[in-house]
Amino acid sequence: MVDGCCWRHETVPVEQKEMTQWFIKITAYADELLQDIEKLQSGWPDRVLAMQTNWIGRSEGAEVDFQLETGEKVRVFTTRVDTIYGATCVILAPEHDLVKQYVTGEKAAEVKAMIDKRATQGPGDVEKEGIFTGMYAVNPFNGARVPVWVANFVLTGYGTGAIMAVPAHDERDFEFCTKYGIPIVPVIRPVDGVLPETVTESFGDYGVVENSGQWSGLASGDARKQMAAFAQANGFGEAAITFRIKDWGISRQRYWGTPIPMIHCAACGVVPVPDAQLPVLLPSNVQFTGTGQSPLAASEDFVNTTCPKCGGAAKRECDTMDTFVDSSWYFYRYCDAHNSEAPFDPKKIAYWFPIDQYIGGVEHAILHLIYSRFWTKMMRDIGLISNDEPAARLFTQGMVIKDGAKMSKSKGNVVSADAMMDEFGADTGRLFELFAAPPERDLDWTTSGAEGAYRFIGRVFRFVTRSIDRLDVPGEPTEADRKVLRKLHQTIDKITSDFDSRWHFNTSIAAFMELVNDIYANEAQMTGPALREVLEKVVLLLAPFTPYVCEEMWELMGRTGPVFKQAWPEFNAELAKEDGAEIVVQVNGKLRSRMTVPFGTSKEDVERMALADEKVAPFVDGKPVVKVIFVPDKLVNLVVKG
RNA sequence: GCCCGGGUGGCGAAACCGGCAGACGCAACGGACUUAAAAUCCGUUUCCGCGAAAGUGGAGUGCGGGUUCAAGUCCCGCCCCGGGCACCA
Repeated sequence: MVDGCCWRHETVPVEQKEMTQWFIKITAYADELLQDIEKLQSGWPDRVLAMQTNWIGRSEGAEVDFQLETGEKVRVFTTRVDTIYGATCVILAPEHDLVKQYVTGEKAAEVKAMIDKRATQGPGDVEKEGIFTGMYAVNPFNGARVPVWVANFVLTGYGTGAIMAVPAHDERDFEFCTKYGIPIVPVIRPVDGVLPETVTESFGDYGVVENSGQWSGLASGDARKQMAAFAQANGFGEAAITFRIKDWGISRQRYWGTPIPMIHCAACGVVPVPDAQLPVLLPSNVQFTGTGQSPLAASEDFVNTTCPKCGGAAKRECDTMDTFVDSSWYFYRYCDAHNSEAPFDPKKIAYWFPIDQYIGGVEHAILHLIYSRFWTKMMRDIGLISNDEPAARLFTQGMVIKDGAKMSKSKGNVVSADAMMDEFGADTGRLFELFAAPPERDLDWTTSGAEGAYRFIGRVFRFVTRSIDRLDVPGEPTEADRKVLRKLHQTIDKITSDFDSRWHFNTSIAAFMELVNDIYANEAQMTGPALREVLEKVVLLLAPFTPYVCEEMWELMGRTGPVFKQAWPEFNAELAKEDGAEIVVQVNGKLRSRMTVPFGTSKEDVERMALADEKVAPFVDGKPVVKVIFVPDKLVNLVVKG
């Protein structure tokens, strides 16, 4: 919605209509969805779990009944029942049943206007507005008679759709009551403060309860528990938990979607389509009218059917399902895609699930990834599967950004894959995207960066092609051979561990570039056998990033493909080992020198060598060494006084 | 407002467990090759001093404090940017 209008049709205003729709009761799983977030802690990104926690939005509080003069009760939900002696009015959501029942005439029109207005307003820019219903309600704790209002900021879908307003201790209630001249009564004082004479702003923190009968003097937290228990004991309320997550409305007035398999019979009511008649298929003879009804409604053959219960004339449900329904379990079907008897064979699911590694954009953090978690639990409860969660690990990749914004057609900052391939080839695109940033982060697309990747591929290719003739020339190993082989094995180790753990391919590629730079520097002194060994491994290491050119190089070197079926290069720790350990010498934590020593050199020896170092001496300069920090094969820090 | 990320050279970034800040690349500049240009190869490039140079001293990871022999990394308090939710009682 944009400015109260459809985001795709900017002159078509959005209307609020009441419709009968199908819902899936995801709220029944709210607690488990929240609890099991703990099981995902090690494998899912924190931010996704944080978003889901917020989305589910569990609030602990109490429900309390206020007595109306009409005889009905208004049930309110509050997280702060300890403030109830400060409640100065009751506020109903405009859609509340009691409003429909008791607010009539001109005021009913005002309420209707309020509902319509809010439907067209975006979040955040709603001015608080209220209408006094003329009714009064009695606070069951202190017997106070307070006015009943309707206000636009009270939501029908949350809690009980009605609140008690405590302006002294809630910012929103304060704003509302100040605007309409409703009294403000403070009942909570700060732990180290007093109740204010006049309230100039709400105090929303926990504190000590005052002017609240038998609960006066209690801490807020204790009062909450005791007062909820008291309400329950006296039959006018109870402790209650409310969730922000709502039931999942799945009805869509669209043709494209899975038909909702229900039949409406005048005699029997709503009757599910029997299993034997599933699946219900979409008709092919439909007209798209744009009238707001499902196109299926106009398809007589589809709509008219017989009731499975009584056999009388009946009509099919014409709404189709939200596509999120299908995406909630498509990955289960992957395990048994040709099964025509059932969604899948549970034995196959038991073998494959849960998914070891799921990958997707962070934009799915809430909807798809909550729905699919819910769907898994639901299928488990009806005995189809036995896993509690769909995916053990989740990886959320970043977006490609260009000129400071997500690539999109409307912004005109799209780099088409075709144009990129024509200019540089697919290998370049892959290499650049992997090199520009770690994959979980957004990456900036720059032409010069892509050119750099292209140049680098050329650099490798040129070296391989011009070396072909030397590969099978025998020779005695040289120092250059040894140095490059060492770098090769260090690189194998680095890239292998990036694949195994963090997927930070940008650092893999950087390490690979260092290796190539070393190969260039040592080219003339290298012998045939070492060149063959190194270049074959180079091609295998690069193949996951730039498969096409690597296939080409692999065959140019006289090997048979495909390159991606070759074994990954083996790491040899012995070959990778440096000749000696480079020790960093610090004086008072500042770098002063470096020395290369044999591995495992003792603290005493290193200390002696450090003190003898000509670059270190001036900074020690006869001052007493009070402490020596030694990290074997790595660092020595001389702490001197003065 | 609440909840997550993030802030490091001219730019993208690296530094994974507290131990050499700036790997690798881009851009820029210089050199080689060339009749010339492109391409390629080699080199320089955080800032401020001193030095003809090789060097060498200091400062430096958003800001202010703290812990530590040692802080981009840990702790406390701020600022800014991005994302999510948003009158959720």
